[in-house]
Amino acid sequence: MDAQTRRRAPEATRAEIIDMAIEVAADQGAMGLTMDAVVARLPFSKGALLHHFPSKLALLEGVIDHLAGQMTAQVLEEAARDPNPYGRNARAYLRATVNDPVTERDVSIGRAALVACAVEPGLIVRWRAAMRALAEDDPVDPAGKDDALMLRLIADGLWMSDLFGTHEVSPEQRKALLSLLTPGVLLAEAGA
Amino acid sequence: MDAQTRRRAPEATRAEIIDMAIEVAADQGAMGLTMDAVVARLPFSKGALLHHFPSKLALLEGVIDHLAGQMTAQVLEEAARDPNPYGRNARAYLRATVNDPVTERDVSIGRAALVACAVEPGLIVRWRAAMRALAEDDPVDPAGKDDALMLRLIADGLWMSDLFGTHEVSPEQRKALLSLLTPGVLLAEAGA
DNA sequence: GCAGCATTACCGTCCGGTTGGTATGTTATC
DNA sequence: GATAACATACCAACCGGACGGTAATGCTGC
Repeated sequence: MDAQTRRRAPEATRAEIIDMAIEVAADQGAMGLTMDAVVARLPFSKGALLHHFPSKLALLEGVIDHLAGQMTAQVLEEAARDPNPYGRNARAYLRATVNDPVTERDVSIGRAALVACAVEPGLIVRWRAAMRALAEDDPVDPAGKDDALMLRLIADGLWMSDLFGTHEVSPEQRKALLSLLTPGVLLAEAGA
Repeated sequence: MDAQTRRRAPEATRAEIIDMAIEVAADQGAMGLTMDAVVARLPFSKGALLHHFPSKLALLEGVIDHLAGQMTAQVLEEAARDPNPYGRNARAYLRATVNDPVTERDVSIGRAALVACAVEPGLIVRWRAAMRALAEDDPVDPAGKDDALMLRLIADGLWMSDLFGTHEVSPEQRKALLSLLTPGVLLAEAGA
Protein backbone atom coordinates (compact mmCIF):
# COMPACT_ATOMS: atom_id res chain seq x y z
CA MET A 1 0.00 0.00 0.00
CA ASP A 2 2.70 2.40 -0.77
CA ALA A 3 3.75 2.10 -4.34
CA GLN A 4 0.21 1.03 -5.08
CA THR A 5 -1.40 3.92 -3.26
CA ARG A 6 -4.57 5.00 -5.01
CA ARG A 7 -4.73 8.39 -3.50
CA ARG A 8 -2.34 11.02 -4.73
CA ALA A 9 -0.61 13.85 -2.95
CA PRO A 10 -2.71 16.97 -3.48
CA GLU A 11 0.29 19.13 -4.25
CA ALA A 12 1.38 16.85 -7.04
CA THR A 13 -2.11 16.97 -8.50
CA ARG A 14 -2.22 20.73 -8.25
CA ALA A 15 1.12 20.99 -9.97
CA GLU A 16 -0.05 18.67 -12.69
CA ILE A 17 -3.14 20.76 -13.26
CA ILE A 18 -1.14 23.95 -13.43
CA ASP A 19 1.29 22.41 -15.90
CA MET A 20 -1.52 21.39 -18.16
CA ALA A 21 -3.17 24.78 -17.91
CA ILE A 22 0.11 26.34 -18.99
CA GLU A 23 0.36 23.94 -21.88
CA VAL A 24 -3.16 24.67 -23.05
CA ALA A 25 -2.70 28.41 -22.69
CA ALA A 26 0.53 28.34 -24.63
CA ASP A 27 -0.72 26.50 -27.65
CA GLN A 28 -4.42 27.32 -27.75
CA GLY A 29 -4.46 30.91 -26.61
CA ALA A 30 -6.95 32.59 -24.35
CA MET A 31 -10.02 31.42 -26.20
CA GLY A 32 -8.93 27.82 -25.94
CA LEU A 33 -8.05 28.08 -22.30
CA THR A 34 -11.16 26.53 -20.76
CA MET A 35 -11.63 24.28 -17.78
CA ASP A 36 -12.84 21.53 -20.07
CA ALA A 37 -9.81 21.83 -22.32
CA VAL A 38 -7.50 21.56 -19.33
CA VAL A 39 -9.27 18.59 -17.84
CA ALA A 40 -9.34 16.83 -21.19
CA ARG A 41 -5.56 16.50 -20.98
CA LEU A 42 -5.65 15.24 -17.42
CA PRO A 43 -6.14 11.69 -16.18
CA PHE A 44 -9.03 12.64 -13.94
CA SER A 45 -12.34 14.36 -14.01
CA LYS A 46 -13.61 17.87 -13.99
CA GLY A 47 -14.85 17.39 -10.47
CA ALA A 48 -11.28 16.83 -9.36
CA LEU A 49 -10.13 19.98 -11.07
CA LEU A 50 -12.86 21.98 -9.39
CA HIS A 51 -11.92 20.37 -6.11
CA HIS A 52 -8.41 21.78 -6.26
CA PHE A 53 -9.25 25.05 -7.96
CA PRO A 54 -12.79 26.08 -7.11
CA SER A 55 -12.96 28.59 -9.95
CA LYS A 56 -11.26 29.51 -13.14
CA LEU A 57 -9.83 32.60 -11.51
CA ALA A 58 -8.30 30.46 -8.79
CA LEU A 59 -6.66 28.31 -11.42
CA LEU A 60 -5.28 31.33 -13.22
CA GLU A 61 -3.94 32.70 -9.98
CA GLY A 62 -2.25 29.36 -9.43
CA VAL A 63 -0.74 29.57 -12.87
CA ILE A 64 0.81 32.99 -12.56
CA ASP A 65 1.96 32.41 -9.01
CA HIS A 66 3.70 29.29 -10.25
CA LEU A 67 5.27 31.10 -13.17
CA ALA A 68 6.34 34.06 -11.06
CA GLY A 69 7.85 31.73 -8.48
CA GLN A 70 9.75 29.86 -11.14
CA MET A 71 11.05 33.05 -12.64
CA THR A 72 12.09 34.39 -9.25
CA ALA A 73 13.91 31.19 -8.35
CA GLN A 74 15.76 31.19 -11.63
CA VAL A 75 16.93 34.77 -11.23
CA LEU A 76 17.90 34.28 -7.61
CA GLU A 77 19.89 31.19 -8.43
CA GLU A 78 21.67 33.05 -11.17
CA ALA A 79 22.30 36.01 -8.89
CA ALA A 80 23.86 33.82 -6.21
CA ARG A 81 26.78 33.14 -8.53
CA ASP A 82 27.55 36.83 -8.88
CA PRO A 83 30.33 37.98 -6.54
CA ASN A 84 29.34 41.62 -6.76
CA PRO A 85 26.23 42.18 -4.63
CA TYR A 86 25.36 45.54 -6.12
CA GLY A 87 22.74 45.15 -8.81
CA ARG A 88 23.25 41.43 -9.07
CA ASN A 89 19.56 40.76 -9.50
CA ALA A 90 19.38 43.08 -12.44
CA ARG A 91 22.32 41.34 -14.08
CA ALA A 92 20.89 37.93 -13.29
CA TYR A 93 17.60 39.04 -14.80
CA LEU A 94 19.31 39.76 -18.07
CA ARG A 95 21.43 36.64 -17.97
CA ALA A 96 18.39 34.48 -17.33
CA THR A 97 16.60 36.03 -20.27
CA VAL A 98 19.42 35.97 -22.76
CA ASN A 99 20.17 32.26 -22.45
CA ASP A 100 20.58 30.78 -25.85
CA PRO A 101 19.01 28.84 -27.41
CA VAL A 102 15.64 29.81 -26.08
CA THR A 103 13.86 26.60 -25.24
CA GLU A 104 10.35 25.75 -26.32
CA ARG A 105 9.55 25.60 -22.66
CA ASP A 106 10.67 29.20 -22.12
CA VAL A 107 8.39 30.39 -24.85
CA SER A 108 5.49 28.40 -23.42
CA ILE A 109 6.01 29.97 -20.04
CA GLY A 110 6.06 33.46 -21.42
CA ARG A 111 3.07 32.87 -23.58
CA ALA A 112 1.12 31.35 -20.70
CA ALA A 113 1.89 34.29 -18.46
CA LEU A 114 0.74 36.65 -21.14
CA VAL A 115 -2.45 34.73 -21.76
CA ALA A 116 -3.27 34.56 -18.08
CA CYS A 117 -2.82 38.31 -17.66
CA ALA A 118 -4.82 38.98 -20.78
CA VAL A 119 -7.70 36.83 -19.64
CA GLU A 120 -7.92 38.44 -16.27
CA PRO A 121 -6.23 41.87 -16.05
CA GLY A 122 -6.38 41.71 -12.28
CA LEU A 123 -3.67 39.09 -12.34
CA ILE A 124 -1.14 41.61 -13.54
CA VAL A 125 -0.65 42.91 -10.02
CA ARG A 126 0.56 39.49 -8.90
CA TRP A 127 3.17 39.33 -11.61
CA ARG A 128 4.16 42.91 -10.91
CA ALA A 129 4.54 42.21 -7.21
CA ALA A 130 6.92 39.34 -7.90
CA MET A 131 9.04 41.39 -10.29
CA ARG A 132 9.18 44.37 -7.97
CA ALA A 133 10.23 42.19 -5.07
CA LEU A 134 13.13 41.06 -7.19
CA ALA A 135 14.10 44.65 -7.89
CA GLU A 136 13.73 45.84 -4.32
CA ASP A 137 15.97 43.12 -2.97
CA ASP A 138 18.68 44.45 -5.17
CA PRO A 139 20.86 47.01 -3.41
CA VAL A 140 22.11 49.51 -5.91
CA ASP A 141 23.55 52.86 -5.10
CA PRO A 142 21.89 55.81 -6.83
CA ALA A 143 24.66 56.07 -9.40
CA GLY A 144 23.96 52.58 -10.66
CA LYS A 145 20.21 52.81 -10.60
CA ASP A 146 19.76 53.97 -14.16
CA ASP A 147 22.05 51.27 -15.43
CA ALA A 148 20.16 48.61 -13.52
CA LEU A 149 16.92 49.84 -15.00
CA MET A 150 18.38 49.69 -18.47
CA LEU A 151 19.45 46.11 -17.99
CA ARG A 152 15.95 45.19 -16.91
CA LEU A 153 14.39 46.98 -19.84
CA ILE A 154 16.67 45.24 -22.28
CA ALA A 155 15.85 41.91 -20.69
CA ASP A 156 12.13 42.57 -20.94
CA GLY A 157 12.49 43.69 -24.52
CA LEU A 158 14.38 40.56 -25.39
CA TRP A 159 11.80 38.46 -23.62
CA MET A 160 9.05 40.08 -25.62
CA SER A 161 10.94 39.75 -28.85
CA ASP A 162 11.40 36.04 -28.22
CA LEU A 163 7.70 35.71 -27.60
CA PHE A 164 6.45 37.68 -30.55
CA GLY A 165 9.35 37.18 -32.90
CA THR A 166 9.42 40.91 -33.52
CA HIS A 167 13.16 41.18 -33.90
CA GLU A 168 15.70 38.82 -35.27
CA VAL A 169 18.37 38.41 -32.65
CA SER A 170 21.34 36.31 -33.66
CA PRO A 171 23.27 34.22 -31.14
CA GLU A 172 26.14 36.64 -31.59
CA GLN A 173 23.93 39.53 -30.69
CA ARG A 174 22.75 37.70 -27.61
CA LYS A 175 26.32 37.29 -26.53
CA ALA A 176 26.98 40.90 -27.29
CA LEU A 177 24.21 41.88 -24.92
CA LEU A 178 25.93 39.95 -22.18
CA SER A 179 29.01 42.08 -22.68
CA LEU A 180 27.01 44.89 -21.14
CA LEU A 181 27.65 43.10 -17.89
CA THR A 182 31.44 43.18 -18.07
CA PRO A 183 33.19 45.60 -15.71
CA GLY A 184 33.45 49.12 -16.93
CA VAL A 185 30.60 48.97 -19.39
CA LEU A 186 27.52 49.48 -17.34
CA LEU A 187 26.86 48.98 -13.71
CA ALA A 188 29.45 46.44 -12.75
CA GLU A 189 31.64 49.16 -11.34
CA ALA A 190 28.92 50.51 -9.10
CA GLY A 191 30.13 48.38 -6.23
CA ALA A 192 32.54 50.45 -4.20
CA MET B 1 -30.48 65.09 -47.16
CA ASP B 2 -26.87 65.39 -46.36
CA ALA B 3 -26.53 66.07 -42.71
CA GLN B 4 -29.64 64.01 -42.25
CA THR B 5 -28.40 61.02 -44.18
CA ARG B 6 -29.61 57.82 -42.61
CA ARG B 7 -26.98 55.58 -44.00
CA ARG B 8 -23.48 55.78 -42.67
CA ALA B 9 -20.16 55.36 -44.37
CA PRO B 10 -19.05 51.78 -43.82
CA GLU B 11 -15.52 52.76 -42.98
CA ALA B 12 -16.68 55.02 -40.21
CA THR B 13 -18.78 52.24 -38.78
CA ARG B 14 -15.95 49.78 -39.00
CA ALA B 15 -13.65 52.21 -37.24
CA GLU B 16 -16.24 52.75 -34.56
CA ILE B 17 -16.55 49.03 -34.00
CA ILE B 18 -12.80 48.59 -33.80
CA ASP B 19 -12.51 51.42 -31.32
CA MET B 20 -15.10 49.86 -29.09
CA ALA B 21 -13.50 46.45 -29.34
CA ILE B 22 -10.23 48.02 -28.22
CA GLU B 23 -11.98 49.69 -25.34
CA VAL B 24 -13.65 46.50 -24.22
CA ALA B 25 -10.45 44.50 -24.56
CA ALA B 26 -8.50 47.05 -22.56
CA ASP B 27 -10.77 47.21 -19.58
CA GLN B 28 -12.45 43.83 -19.52
CA GLY B 29 -9.66 41.55 -20.64
CA ALA B 30 -9.88 38.59 -22.94
CA MET B 31 -12.73 36.91 -21.12
CA GLY B 32 -14.88 39.99 -21.36
CA LEU B 33 -14.11 40.56 -25.01
CA THR B 34 -17.23 39.09 -26.59
CA MET B 35 -19.22 40.15 -29.60
CA ASP B 36 -22.16 40.95 -27.34
CA ALA B 37 -20.03 43.11 -25.07
CA VAL B 38 -18.76 45.09 -28.03
CA VAL B 39 -22.17 45.59 -29.56
CA ALA B 40 -23.62 46.62 -26.20
CA ARG B 41 -21.50 49.77 -26.39
CA LEU B 42 -22.49 50.52 -29.94
CA PRO B 43 -25.54 52.37 -31.21
CA PHE B 44 -26.55 49.52 -33.47
CA SER B 45 -27.27 45.85 -33.40
CA LYS B 46 -25.36 42.64 -33.44
CA GLY B 47 -26.46 42.03 -36.99
CA ALA B 48 -24.61 45.15 -38.05
CA LEU B 49 -21.49 44.02 -36.28
CA LEU B 50 -21.63 40.66 -37.99
CA HIS B 51 -22.22 42.44 -41.25
CA HIS B 52 -18.94 44.31 -41.05
CA PHE B 53 -16.95 41.58 -39.35
CA PRO B 54 -18.33 38.17 -40.24
CA SER B 55 -16.54 36.45 -37.37
CA LYS B 56 -14.81 37.19 -34.16
CA LEU B 57 -11.49 36.37 -35.74
CA ALA B 58 -12.17 38.91 -38.46
CA LEU B 59 -12.86 41.52 -35.81
CA LEU B 60 -9.65 40.73 -33.98
CA GLU B 61 -7.71 40.93 -37.23
CA GLY B 62 -9.24 44.33 -37.78
CA VAL B 63 -8.16 45.38 -34.33
CA ILE B 64 -4.52 44.43 -34.60
CA ASP B 65 -4.22 45.72 -38.15
CA HIS B 66 -5.57 49.01 -36.91
CA LEU B 67 -3.19 49.10 -33.97
CA ALA B 68 -0.20 48.09 -36.05
CA GLY B 69 -1.05 50.73 -38.63
CA GLN B 70 -1.33 53.38 -35.97
CA MET B 71 1.95 52.37 -34.44
CA THR B 72 3.68 52.35 -37.82
CA ALA B 73 2.35 55.77 -38.71
CA GLN B 74 3.47 57.21 -35.41
CA VAL B 75 7.00 55.86 -35.78
CA LEU B 76 7.27 56.94 -39.40
CA GLU B 77 6.10 60.43 -38.58
CA GLU B 78 8.64 60.64 -35.80
CA ALA B 79 11.36 59.27 -38.06
CA ALA B 80 10.66 61.88 -40.72
CA ARG B 81 11.94 64.56 -38.39
CA ASP B 82 15.28 62.84 -38.02
CA PRO B 83 17.96 64.28 -40.33
CA ASN B 84 20.17 61.21 -40.11
CA PRO B 85 18.65 58.46 -42.25
CA TYR B 86 20.71 55.66 -40.75
CA GLY B 87 18.73 53.85 -38.10
CA ARG B 88 16.17 56.61 -37.87
CA ASN B 89 13.31 54.15 -37.47
CA ALA B 90 14.99 52.54 -34.51
CA ARG B 91 15.47 55.91 -32.86
CA ALA B 92 11.92 56.95 -33.67
CA TYR B 93 10.70 53.70 -32.20
CA LEU B 94 12.29 54.55 -28.90
CA ARG B 95 11.20 58.17 -29.00
CA ALA B 96 7.62 57.15 -29.67
CA THR B 97 7.67 54.77 -26.73
CA VAL B 98 9.37 57.02 -24.25
CA ASN B 99 6.96 59.91 -24.62
CA ASP B 100 6.03 61.14 -21.23
CA PRO B 101 3.55 61.14 -19.66
CA VAL B 102 2.16 57.92 -20.99
CA THR B 103 -1.46 58.54 -21.82
CA GLU B 104 -4.32 56.32 -20.77
CA ARG B 105 -4.92 55.82 -24.43
CA ASP B 106 -1.41 54.44 -24.95
CA VAL B 107 -1.93 51.90 -22.23
CA SER B 108 -5.28 50.90 -23.69
CA ILE B 109 -3.71 50.35 -27.07
CA GLY B 110 -0.98 48.18 -25.66
CA ARG B 111 -3.36 46.20 -23.56
CA ALA B 112 -5.71 45.67 -26.46
CA ALA B 113 -2.90 44.45 -28.69
CA LEU B 114 -1.84 42.04 -26.01
CA VAL B 115 -5.35 40.76 -25.46
CA ALA B 116 -5.92 40.26 -29.16
CA CYS B 117 -2.70 38.28 -29.56
CA ALA B 118 -3.47 36.28 -26.44
CA VAL B 119 -6.94 35.38 -27.62
CA GLU B 120 -5.76 34.19 -30.98
CA PRO B 121 -2.05 33.37 -31.16
CA GLY B 122 -2.21 33.37 -34.94
CA LEU B 123 -2.57 37.13 -34.86
CA ILE B 124 0.96 37.51 -33.61
CA VAL B 125 2.31 37.08 -37.13
CA ARG B 126 0.42 40.18 -38.24
CA TRP B 127 1.92 42.31 -35.52
CA ARG B 128 5.33 40.82 -36.18
CA ALA B 129 5.07 41.58 -39.89
CA ALA B 130 4.32 45.22 -39.19
CA MET B 131 7.22 45.58 -36.77
CA ARG B 132 9.65 43.82 -39.08
CA ALA B 133 8.64 46.01 -41.98
CA LEU B 134 9.55 48.98 -39.84
CA ALA B 135 12.96 47.48 -39.12
CA GLU B 136 13.69 46.46 -42.69
CA ASP B 137 12.97 49.90 -44.04
CA ASP B 138 15.70 51.18 -41.82
CA PRO B 139 19.06 51.26 -43.52
CA VAL B 140 21.79 50.66 -41.00
CA ASP B 141 25.32 49.68 -41.77
CA PRO B 142 26.54 46.53 -40.04
CA ALA B 143 28.44 48.50 -37.45
CA GLY B 144 25.27 50.15 -36.21
CA LYS B 145 23.09 47.07 -36.30
CA ASP B 146 23.67 45.99 -32.74
CA ASP B 147 23.01 49.45 -31.45
CA ALA B 148 19.76 49.67 -33.40
CA LEU B 149 18.67 46.37 -31.93
CA MET B 150 19.43 47.60 -28.46
CA LEU B 151 17.33 50.69 -28.96
CA ARG B 152 14.43 48.54 -30.06
CA LEU B 153 14.81 46.19 -27.14
CA ILE B 154 14.86 49.05 -24.68
CA ALA B 155 11.76 50.49 -26.29
CA ASP B 156 9.96 47.17 -26.08
CA GLY B 157 11.01 46.75 -22.49
CA LEU B 158 9.74 50.18 -21.61
CA TRP B 159 6.51 49.48 -23.40
CA MET B 160 6.03 46.31 -21.42
CA SER B 161 6.93 47.99 -18.19
CA ASP B 162 4.34 50.67 -18.83
CA LEU B 163 1.76 47.99 -19.47
CA PHE B 164 2.50 45.78 -16.51
CA GLY B 165 3.91 48.35 -14.15
CA THR B 166 6.83 46.05 -13.53
CA HIS B 167 9.40 48.80 -13.13
CA GLU B 168 9.14 52.25 -11.74
CA VAL B 169 10.50 54.60 -14.34
CA SER B 170 10.71 58.21 -13.32
CA PRO B 171 10.33 61.04 -15.82
CA GLU B 172 14.01 61.78 -15.34
CA GLN B 173 14.91 58.23 -16.24
CA ARG B 174 12.77 58.48 -19.32
CA LYS B 175 14.68 61.52 -20.40
CA ALA B 176 17.91 59.76 -19.60
CA LEU B 177 16.95 57.01 -22.01
CA LEU B 178 16.57 59.58 -24.74
CA SER B 179 20.16 60.63 -24.18
CA LEU B 180 21.09 57.31 -25.74
CA LEU B 181 20.13 58.94 -28.99
CA THR B 182 22.56 61.84 -28.77
CA PRO B 183 25.56 61.68 -31.11
CA GLY B 184 28.47 59.68 -29.89
CA VAL B 185 26.55 57.53 -27.45
CA LEU B 186 25.02 54.83 -29.53
CA LEU B 187 24.28 54.63 -33.16
CA ALA B 188 23.94 58.23 -34.12
CA GLU B 189 27.48 58.24 -35.49
CA ALA B 190 26.82 55.30 -37.79
CA GLY B 191 25.96 57.63 -40.62
CA ALA B 192 29.04 58.10 -42.70
C1' DG C 1 -36.00 62.12 -64.66
C1' DC C 2 -37.65 58.02 -63.44
C1' DA C 3 -38.94 53.15 -63.29
C1' DG C 4 -36.86 48.96 -62.09
C1' DC C 5 -33.70 46.31 -59.82
C1' DA C 6 -29.52 44.89 -57.46
C1' DT C 7 -26.66 46.10 -53.68
C1' DT C 8 -25.50 47.47 -49.28
C1' DA C 9 -26.20 48.70 -44.40
C1' DC C 10 -28.47 47.22 -40.73
C1' DC C 11 -32.17 44.98 -37.58
C1' DG C 12 -33.75 41.52 -34.07
C1' DT C 13 -34.48 36.96 -33.00
C1' DC C 14 -33.32 32.38 -32.46
C1' DC C 15 -30.31 28.24 -31.90
C1' DG C 16 -27.01 24.69 -30.85
C1' DG C 17 -23.13 24.09 -28.44
C1' DT C 18 -20.03 25.44 -24.90
C1' DT C 19 -18.73 27.21 -20.36
C1' DG C 20 -18.02 27.78 -15.59
C1' DG C 21 -19.98 25.94 -11.82
C1' DT C 22 -23.09 22.95 -8.49
C1' DA C 23 -24.93 19.05 -6.15
C1' DT C 24 -24.43 14.60 -4.83
C1' DG C 25 -22.33 10.43 -4.65
C1' DT C 26 -18.21 6.98 -3.80
C1' DT C 27 -13.86 5.51 -2.13
C1' DA C 28 -9.62 5.58 0.39
C1' DT C 29 -6.80 7.21 4.34
C1' DC C 30 -6.10 8.76 9.02
C1' DG D 1 -16.17 7.69 10.93
C1' DA D 2 -14.55 12.13 9.65
C1' DT D 3 -12.29 14.15 6.14
C1' DA D 4 -10.03 14.67 1.79
C1' DA D 5 -9.70 13.13 -3.02
C1' DC D 6 -11.91 12.13 -6.44
C1' DA D 7 -16.25 10.65 -10.00
C1' DT D 8 -20.84 11.42 -12.24
C1' DA D 9 -24.57 13.95 -13.56
C1' DC D 10 -26.42 17.96 -14.49
C1' DC D 11 -27.67 23.04 -15.19
C1' DA D 12 -28.36 27.86 -16.26
C1' DA D 13 -26.12 31.35 -18.60
C1' DC D 14 -23.67 32.72 -22.24
C1' DC D 15 -21.43 32.88 -26.72
C1' DG D 16 -20.67 32.97 -31.61
C1' DG D 17 -23.02 33.07 -35.39
C1' DA D 18 -27.05 31.94 -38.69
C1' DC D 19 -31.14 33.72 -40.60
C1' DG D 20 -35.07 36.24 -42.62
C1' DG D 21 -36.32 40.60 -43.14
C1' DT D 22 -36.27 45.98 -44.19
C1' DA D 23 -35.03 50.22 -45.89
C1' DA D 24 -31.84 53.35 -47.98
C1' DT D 25 -28.82 53.90 -51.90
C1' DG D 26 -26.56 53.19 -56.48
C1' DC D 27 -27.02 51.82 -61.18
C1' DT D 28 -29.02 51.13 -65.70
C1' DG D 29 -31.71 51.80 -69.62
C1' DC D 30 -34.86 54.66 -71.50
